Amino acid sequence: MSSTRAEASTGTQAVDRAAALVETVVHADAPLSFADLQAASGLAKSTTSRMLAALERGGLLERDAGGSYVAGSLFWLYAARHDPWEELVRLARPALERIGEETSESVHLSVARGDKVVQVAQVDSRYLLGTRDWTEIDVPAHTSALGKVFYAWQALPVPAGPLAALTENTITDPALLVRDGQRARQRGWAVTDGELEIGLSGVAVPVHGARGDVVAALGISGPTTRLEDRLEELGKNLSSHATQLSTLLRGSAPKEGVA
Amino acid sequence: MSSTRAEASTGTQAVDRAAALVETVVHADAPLSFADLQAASGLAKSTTSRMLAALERGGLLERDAGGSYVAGSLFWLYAARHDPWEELVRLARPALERIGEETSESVHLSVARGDKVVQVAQVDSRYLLGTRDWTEIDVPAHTSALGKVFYAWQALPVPAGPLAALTENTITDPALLVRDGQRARQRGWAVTDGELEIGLSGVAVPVHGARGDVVAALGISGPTTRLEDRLEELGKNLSSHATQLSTLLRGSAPKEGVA
DNA sequence: CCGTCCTGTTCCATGTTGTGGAACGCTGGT
DNA sequence: ACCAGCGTTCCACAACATGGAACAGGACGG
Repeated sequence: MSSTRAEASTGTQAVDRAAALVETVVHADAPLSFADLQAASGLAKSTTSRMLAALERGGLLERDAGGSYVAGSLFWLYAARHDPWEELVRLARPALERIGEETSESVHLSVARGDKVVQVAQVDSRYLLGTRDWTEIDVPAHTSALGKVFYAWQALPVPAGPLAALTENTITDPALLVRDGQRARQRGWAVTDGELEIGLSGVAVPVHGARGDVVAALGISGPTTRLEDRLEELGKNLSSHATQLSTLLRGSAPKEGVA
Repeated sequence: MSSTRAEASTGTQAVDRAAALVETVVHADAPLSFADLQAASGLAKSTTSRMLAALERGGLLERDAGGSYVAGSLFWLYAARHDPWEELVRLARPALERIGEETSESVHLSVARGDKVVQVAQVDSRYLLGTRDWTEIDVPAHTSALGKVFYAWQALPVPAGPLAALTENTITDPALLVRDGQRARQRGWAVTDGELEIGLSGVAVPVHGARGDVVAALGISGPTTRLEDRLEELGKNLSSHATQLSTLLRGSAPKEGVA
């Protein structure tokens, strides 16, 4: 009856249903009541009850103080052992590569760590002349499009004092940086033009996490001569990929496995 | 046959077995082959195969390039959404509170983040005179017992250049810091005495993660006058709690739920 | 204070669904 | 080409999960 996914193979509905329950709980990162889960699964109360009990026993689910279900100890054990960016990168990698193919330029993924901006993944340009790998290299946030994203979307506070000038184009006045951020938000993407290195341009957009907060920035960089006339195209391209990534972070569950 | 846990209730063996498979995979954070899992579970090949397929479908498991099983998308989704320290703190909180009750002093939990040491949780002293909340406050690592733990157990490299002197007691020579660390390792705990602030002492021990690496430091701080004669007692107390915490991190799976 | 409603758990007969042995593909080794 | 793992699919059997109904706790509300 009902509908669910109709994916079932044979001889596995118990496990399939159980997995669906766990998936429901993990997706909704808020605690879910028994009733919620019962409704969401469409199973009989008795079945739901037995399954939840089994899942709890197995450490996949857990009950909070109010008796609602949340992800169990296996999940936090996993989380405690693994770097969260590792997961982000994993989720994002395919997107980065597609963008790389579409634009032929270097693609970057950055996160805010404390009050700094750190690159966590990069796909290299196809051109000989391109941005080199700067994963884990410290670049002042106000000089790269990636960094500006965090300022523009207020994931990082704009520094108070005057900022270091790396080139004649670098924005050193915090007030101007704020204005720059406002424009970026309106446009949907942040840009940089020779503010880090003369001749180096970049475009970047925010990646929103499950709760709408900015968790990362996705960007492209390359020689100004190749980018300056394509900023809009690139920005839109990045935006669409970022949206998909956000959806992934929100929902996960790759529709199809590998080929 | 076999043995497993004999925990089963009724009408849930499929889910129980499936959960056991997931648990096995998550605990061994290395990829496990089909054969490993089949052996570990003691199930028939066919059953194992069907279950693994179902779990994979449900996003609880996933196959790496070599076809071995690793934790699935639900796990990394969870990890990507949750701060790993959140989990660490969650696991550690009860221990911190117990130590606080036993010693009446301020208790701290720190982790190494990049090359810095950050406090992630604290329980306040019961005395009026005590260490105030320094969660997220930057304290030079070489001046606190917490920080010294990371140097001593080589979770962080000892800086090369001379170190900032905050008081007349501060160790500024890296070589001396290394020697200090060696003593700490032999003893089992690191101490600081007026090296951060005159009159402020601290004791701290490492918390080992699943693979034996130092993931955090657990420490006590307070006025030297109250601590100096109890260093050994405090160090031993901390050690025993840290060991328990390590076990938690290694195994997880709280034997009993709540009361 | 007792009834009522809503929670979730336990019981039980039913037959659907999971089970494991064996047969079957696949891949890689020699 | 043949053989030796390795994993999936097939199949008849019955064990196990299933869901309706009865049951046990609370939480309200009159």
